[in-house]
Order: sequence, then structure tokens, then C-alpha cells
Amino acid sequence: MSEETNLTMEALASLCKRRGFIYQTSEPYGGLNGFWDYGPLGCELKRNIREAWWRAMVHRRNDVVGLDSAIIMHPRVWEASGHLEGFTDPMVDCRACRRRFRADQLCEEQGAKLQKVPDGRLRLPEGMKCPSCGSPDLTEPRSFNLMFKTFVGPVEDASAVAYLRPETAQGIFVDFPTIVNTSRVKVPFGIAQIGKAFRNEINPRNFTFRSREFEQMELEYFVRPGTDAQWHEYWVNERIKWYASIGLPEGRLHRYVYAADELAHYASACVDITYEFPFGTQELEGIAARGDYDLRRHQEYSGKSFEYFDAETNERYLPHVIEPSAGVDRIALALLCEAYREEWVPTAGVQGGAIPATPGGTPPTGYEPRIVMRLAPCVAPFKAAVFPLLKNKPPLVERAQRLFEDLRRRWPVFYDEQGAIGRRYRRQDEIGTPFGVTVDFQTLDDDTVTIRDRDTMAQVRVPAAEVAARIEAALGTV
RNA sequence: GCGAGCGUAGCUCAGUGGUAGAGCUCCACCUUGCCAAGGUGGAUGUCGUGGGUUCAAAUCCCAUCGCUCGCUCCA
Repeated sequence: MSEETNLTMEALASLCKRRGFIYQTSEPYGGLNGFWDYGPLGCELKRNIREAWWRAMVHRRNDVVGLDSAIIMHPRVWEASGHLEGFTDPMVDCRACRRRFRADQLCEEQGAKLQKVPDGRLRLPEGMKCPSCGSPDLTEPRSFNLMFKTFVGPVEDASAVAYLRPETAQGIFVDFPTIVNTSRVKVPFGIAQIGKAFRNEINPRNFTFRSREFEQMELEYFVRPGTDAQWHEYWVNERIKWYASIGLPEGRLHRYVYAADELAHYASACVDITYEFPFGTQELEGIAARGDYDLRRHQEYSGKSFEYFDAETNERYLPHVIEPSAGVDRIALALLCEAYREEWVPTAGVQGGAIPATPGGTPPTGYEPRIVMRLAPCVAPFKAAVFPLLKNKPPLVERAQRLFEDLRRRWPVFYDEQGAIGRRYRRQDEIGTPFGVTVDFQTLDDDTVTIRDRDTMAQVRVPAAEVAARIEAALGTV
């Protein structure tokens, strides 16, 4: 990683805290690794992401319904899903020095291979030694589950064990028969869900990118067996389009297509949509063709039928599923990375536009630095800010407040009369507000105001009555 | 999880055993006729936390929590 990108992530984290987007949880207690709080601006950003997704995936489609299932489900769900066995890293402990190591890693280092015994358990080959102290006195490989465990009811015994969901998808699969029976849906159709999920990650890293508590937006789209490939391709394309609509251009997104030997045994295809973060190109969303694996497993483990009766073909079958699964927090982080700019802008009297700042440099004569978040208007926390040009002139203040009250009925809008007008513009630049609407002395004559564009800093004068329509147009169709 | 580095005000940081600081930010008033940092006044830190050494600890030692980087892992 270069020094420059390093600086950028630090600068972004610093701005996120300074302006109230995202910061560590439980700060007075020293923080807690892998958990984050979204402040006043961050929670608006996240709401906007969720709402844009829900509109695109549910409200504007005829073939998808929504769901909000419980975070804690019957523990057998996680046996059926494979999470109880699959979500583990086998570890061995050294009895001599009490250190703990990854079993597969330890074997590989010593030129051996972890052995599997017939009952499915893992065993160390002969002659393995502790990499730390050299003792051969090692425990058998043991699994440490990445699911958070808790107890249901007052008694903390084995029969009361439950887990916080490590993904939202299983709620959809488990509810599949009920939704089919109650919602008049017909294959192909989808069930969408947004919600928190929890994984006890060994190593949270890269700001919020890998967290222990995170939020997913998942669609399970059920299709006729045999149509998997075409629907998979359809959803990959749909999702890329959606990212563009919230301000992540296709140029910075990539598709990582899984090779045959990388796929889970039940999957026929998987494509990750990745984004060029400063710390590397990393996944935002995975789109997998999972066959009928999930429904089949729940049918087996529950003993109930998960089959679908297709009235068109008069067949009974387990639908196959395409799963676009996105992380809200990762999308929020990508949007913040994409939007963040340090610029040098001309001061009064200097011609020309803003130039990108050199990290750590000082602006040339006639320029001064600004930080601007170029968030797409549809995801920006505030859609506009309203200012009286001067706060000590009551008619300006009164008219500005009236305009503010008018606009806030429709969108989150910010009002500010504090300090010089230029400073107020800059404050809004840093939090990504796309428009600054200023009431000045001419407003008192003809009721026009100026609208200042965040990105170009250019101003246009329009009738106050047209401001709402201008904002609406900028929000687009998202 | 391992190794290395780091933790002082909201932010960026100075302060290496002897009375906690600067710049920016923030608040009040003034000023200000469109792009921040003009005036006056003000607020904010038991120096991440807990122990220990010492007459005395932000400073030295131990533990712990957190952050960054590398390895590892993964969504």
C-alpha cells in the first residue's frame, strides 16, 4: 500500500468522525473492535442507500416482495444452512506455551497436510511441533465458531443455545413456503430483506470494511431449474446499473467471476461486484447461483415440504435461486471513498476552476484548499442548505427561514446563518450537501434566490418558488 | 491470531521525570453585500484504561482496550 492511499483513508476516517458520519462505538469506554456507530450524517447516508435499494428491488418491481425476519432463529436453521460446520477455523493449542495456531497453517508451514478422519473430524499429521516453542504437545484441531452465541430464556444450558444470524438469507429460505402460500407469488419471483447480521471475525480491518456487526441487503430470486444462467446474468447487470445510479461509476467497479474450482460445491456461478477502495479492490456484493441447495437442506432438516407447484407446467419442484447479496456498510464506505476530494479552489479574482490537491502540499498563490464530498444527491444526507446572506438583517433571516420550512417538508434540509457565507458553503461541501440556497437583498425585491452548486461552485439565480423543482430534478429517478 | 508501530482538546499534533500546550474547530457578541481562517470574549483533556516504580509519571515498568501496517483470514 502506498503512503498516499494510506493518508487518504486516514483523512476519510478523520472527516467521518469530525462531521459525524461514522466513528467507533462505545468511545467513552475505549471503543470495541469491529463495531461502529453511524452518527447523524452517517445514519442518513445509510437510510438513503437502503431506501434506494428497496425502491429498485421491491417497490418498482412486480416480482419481488419484502421480508423482515428475526435475527435469532431456531438453532437447527444453522445446521441446515451449513454455518455451524462451515463457519469455523480449526485451531490447535500448544499445551506447553499455551499459544494457539490455525491448524491448516501450522501443517503447511511444516510441509504437511491437515488430515481428515472418516467421521469428518480433523487430525494433525505425525511430528507437528509448536511453531513458537517447538513442543510436540499440541491439542487436536478444534473449531471456533464465527457465529455469536447466546441463550434463549433464563437458563444458560445447552438446550437454550441460539445464534445471532451470520447472514439474512436464511430467514428468506425458511419463510419461503409461507410466502408462497400467502402472497400469490409465481416463479420467477424474489424475496428481499435488509437487516443486521453478525460474525465474530478474527480480524476486523480497514475502517468499517470488515465489521463484526454489519448490515446486509439480500435478494433471493427463485427461478425455474435450468434458467439459472440467464437470470444470474440478468441480476449481475441489474446490480451494476443500480450502483451507477447511486454514484458508483462502472469504471471503478469490477466483476470478479469465480472459477469452477473456487465455487461452493452447490453453486453453478458466482460473480463478485468489487470496488477500487484505497486499500485494494474489494467486494461490495456477491451474486451467486445457488441451485436448490438451500431449500433442499431446509426440506431435509425440517422434514417439511419446500416444493413449489408450478401451475403453468403442472410440475412440482424446488426452485433454483439467484442470490444478489450486498453489504450496506461497504456500499456506504465506497460512496464516501468515491465522494471524498481535496481540492485547491481559486480565491476571489483568480480565473479558472478547482484543481486537485497534492496530498500534503500547499496550494499555489491565489488558491485555497477545500474538502468536498461529491455524493450523488440521492444519497447525500442533506439535499440542500438554506442561508440568509447576513444574519443581522431580519428580513433576510425571515425569508430564508420561510424557504427552509417549505423545503424541509419534502427533504432533509439544513439551515445556517452562522458566520461568513463562504464558510457556510464550505461546511456544507464537507458533508456533501449538493445545493446552497442563499437569500440576499435582491430576494426582497423580486423573490429570487441563488442556488450554488457544490461541485462547480457556480451560482444561478432562480425564483424561490422554483427551488424545490430544481432539487427534485437533481435527485433523478432513484 | 502473530509481528512491528502508535494512543495528549472535536480534528492535526508539540511536549522524555518537576504547575498540561499550539493551530484549526466549536459557542457568544461585533464585523461581513457571495466562497473558510477580521475583532473581543469563552468552552473543551483526571494525557485510552487499570495497576506498579518514584518525594513527584503524559513521560519509566506491567497488563488491558483501541488504531495503523505486514502476515493470516475473509463477506
